[in-house]
Amino acid sequence: MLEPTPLDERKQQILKAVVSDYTVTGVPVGSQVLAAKYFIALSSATIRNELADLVGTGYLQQPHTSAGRIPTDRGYRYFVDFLMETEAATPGVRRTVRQEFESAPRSVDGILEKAAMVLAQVTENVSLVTAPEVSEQRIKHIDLVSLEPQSALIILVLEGNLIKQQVVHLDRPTSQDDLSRMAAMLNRKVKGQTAEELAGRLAQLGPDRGEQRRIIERVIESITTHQAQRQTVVLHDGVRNLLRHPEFVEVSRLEELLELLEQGAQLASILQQVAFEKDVEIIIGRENTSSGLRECSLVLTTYKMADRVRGTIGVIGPTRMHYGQVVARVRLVSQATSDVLAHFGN
Amino acid sequence: MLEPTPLDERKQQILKAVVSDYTVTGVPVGSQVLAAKYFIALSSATIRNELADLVGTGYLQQPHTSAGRIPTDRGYRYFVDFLMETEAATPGVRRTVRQEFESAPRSVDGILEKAAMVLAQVTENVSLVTAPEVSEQRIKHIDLVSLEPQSALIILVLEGNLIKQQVVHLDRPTSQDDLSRMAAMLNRKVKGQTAEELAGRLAQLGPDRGEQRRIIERVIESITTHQAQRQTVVLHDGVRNLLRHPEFVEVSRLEELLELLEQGAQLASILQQVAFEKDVEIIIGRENTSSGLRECSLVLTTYKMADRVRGTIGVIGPTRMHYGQVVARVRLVSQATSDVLAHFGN
DNA sequence: TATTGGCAGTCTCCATCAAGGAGTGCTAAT
DNA sequence: ATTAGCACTCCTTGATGGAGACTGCCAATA
Repeated sequence: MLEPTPLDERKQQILKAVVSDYTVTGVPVGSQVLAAKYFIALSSATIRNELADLVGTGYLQQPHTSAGRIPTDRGYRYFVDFLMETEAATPGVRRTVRQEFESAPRSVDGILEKAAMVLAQVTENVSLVTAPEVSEQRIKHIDLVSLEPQSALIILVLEGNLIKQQVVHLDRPTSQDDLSRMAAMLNRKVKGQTAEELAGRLAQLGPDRGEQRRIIERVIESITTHQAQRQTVVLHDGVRNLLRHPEFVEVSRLEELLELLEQGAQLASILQQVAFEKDVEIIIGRENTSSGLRECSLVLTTYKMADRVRGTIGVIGPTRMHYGQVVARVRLVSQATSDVLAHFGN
Repeated sequence: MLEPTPLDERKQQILKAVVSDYTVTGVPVGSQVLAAKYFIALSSATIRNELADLVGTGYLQQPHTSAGRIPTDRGYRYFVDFLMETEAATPGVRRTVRQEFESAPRSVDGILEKAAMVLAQVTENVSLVTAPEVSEQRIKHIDLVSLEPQSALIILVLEGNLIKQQVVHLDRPTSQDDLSRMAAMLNRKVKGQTAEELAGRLAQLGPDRGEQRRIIERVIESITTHQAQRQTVVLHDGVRNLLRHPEFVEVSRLEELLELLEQGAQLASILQQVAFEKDVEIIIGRENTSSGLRECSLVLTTYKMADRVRGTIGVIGPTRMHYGQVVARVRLVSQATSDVLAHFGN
C-alpha cells in the first residue's frame, strides 16, 4: 500500500469534505455544493480541477460522467487514517448505554447479548460480538451429577466462569454419593490444568481405572470441542438497521451478507484476527477477503473480561458510514462491556 | 368464523387448483390456465363463472380487473383445513435432516440450533424454535465454586439438565472446602424442590444462618428470572431465505418482520400459545395479531424433551407458501428433534 | 338450466421519447 | 493559479401508446 501521490493540504480538505458530505447525504457531491458549503473562498471551477486530480490518483470516483464524486475505498482509507475526527459520544448515547447495561442479566451471555443489542442501536448498523476467548483454558472446577443409574452429567467450570456440560455413560450403576466422591478426587487432580496437560497425565495413568479415565477423556473432549466451537460463535444484532440504508435496496447484496452472518464461521475468523494492541481496527470495502463484504466496512475493537479472557466487538455496515461517530460509539460500548464483565473475571 | 356458503365439489376443486398453482408460480391464475392445466373437460368461460362466485364468497380475490385470481386468507384457511394433501418428505430431505442431527453437538442448545438451521434449510423459510419450557422447575443439583475469597459461583442444574449460574457475595472469606460442604448440605435440602416450595421453606428458616439464606435467595432468584427470561428466548434462522421470495422485495415488510424476530418477545407469546395436543397449527395472514405478520403464515408444532419439558418449533413465511410440503417438513424436523433430545430427559 | 363461444372493455407492463436538471471538462481570459 | 463561460454528457422523470392478459357479459347451444 504505497502512497505515490501525497496529498497537499487543500486536496486533503477537499477529500475530507467529500467523505463527510457523502456519508451524511448519500448523494454524490459536486463541485458547486463543495464551493458553497465548504470552500466559500474558492470557485467551483477550481474545485473541479482538484476533484479531477483526486479521481486521477484514485481517491475519488464518478458514478457517471455528469455526476458528483464519491470516495473510493482508498479515499475512505486515507480519510480514516489521516483526516477523520472521532466525535465524542453524546450524553444521550452514554445514558442509553449505561441504562441498557444496568438492566442486563448477570451472566456473561446475557451481557454480551446486551452489548450486541445496544451497539446495533447506537450505531444503526449490524453489531458483531464474539464470545470470550480464553487463551489457556484452565479447569477451575469439576462436578458430576447423576442422571440415570448409569449416566451422569459432567459440569466443568473453566477460567472466566465459562461452563460446559457433557453427558457420560457409566460402566456400572453409580450413586450420587459415589459421583460426588469421585468429583472431589477429580477436583484435586485436574484443577488448574489445561486440556493438553491433562492429556499428558492421562497417558501416565495407565490402562486401569476405567471409569475415571473415561470421565477425564470426556472432560478433555469437552474442552477441545469447546475451543473449536467458540471460533464459530458470533452474536449479531440489528440487521433491520441495514434495510434503512439505501445501499441495500438491492436484496442480492443483503442476501450475501445475511448468509455470512447466519453461518458465522467466516466472520469469526476475521474477528479473531483483530489485534489486541490496536485501539480500533477498520476494514474498508474490498480490503475484505469475503466477497459478501466488498461493499461493507467493519469497525472492530476488543473487550476484556479477565486478563486472559478476551473477545471482539464491533459493527458492520455500508462503506458509506459515519466513521467518526461509529468509531467513538464502538469504543464506548466496548469499554462499557469490559467494565460490566470485570466482575466475572477470576 | 362461519361458513355461510359451503362449497360444492367443483368449487372446492377449483379453489384447490388456484391455491396449488399460485403457491408454485406466484402469478395470479386465470381461467384459461385453469382450464388448460386442471380442468380439460370445462371451458374457460365456465371456470370464469365459478371464479366470480368464489370471489363473491370471499375465498379468492383479484389484484386488479384484468388479472387472474389469488387466494384470500379465507381461501388459504379453507385449503389447509379441507383440501390440502400433506406430502411425505422425500428421502433426500430425510437424509439431510438425519445427517445434520448426527453432526449436532451433544447439548440441548446445540441441538436446538441445529434444528432451527435444518428446518430453515428444508422449508426455505425462517425457522422458529423456543427453548424448552419446564412446567415445574425442580432443582436437581446445586454446587458452589469459589471465585475470590469472598465471592462464589452458584451452579444450578434444573430438570431437563438446564444449567444456571449466578454469582453470590459472601459475608466472610470461605474456602472451597467449606463451600463444598455447604453445597452438600444444600443438596440434601433443596433437591427436588421448586422455587415456590423453596421460598416457603425459607420463611420457616428464620433470620439466622445468614450465609445459607443468602445463597438460597439467590437460587430462587436465579430460577425465577430464568423462567421469565425463557419466555423471550426464541431462536431463528434462515432470514436469507425470505429474500428469495418476491413478496419481500419491498423492504418495509421485511423490516417489520426483522424487528419482530430480533426483539422476540411478541413472537414468543404467540409460540407459547401453540396447543400441545394438536398436531400442527397454522396461522394465516391476518389471523395474526401482530401487524408485521399480516402477510405471513406460521406453521407450528411442538417438540418434547422429557415428559414435563416442551418447546415450540415451526416456520414463518409468506402466506403464499407450499403448505402441504412445509407441514410435512415441520413435522419431520420436530419429530427428529424430539428423538435426539430424548437422551437429555431426566 | 348449465355450458360455451365470442367480444368489448379494463388494466398492467414495457419500451420509447422528450424535456429538465445536474455536473463535468475544456478553453480562454484574468 | 484561478476563474467565468459554455458545450456536452448522462441520469431522471413523466407522458404516450401499443401489446398482452383476463374479465364480464350476452347470446347461442345442448
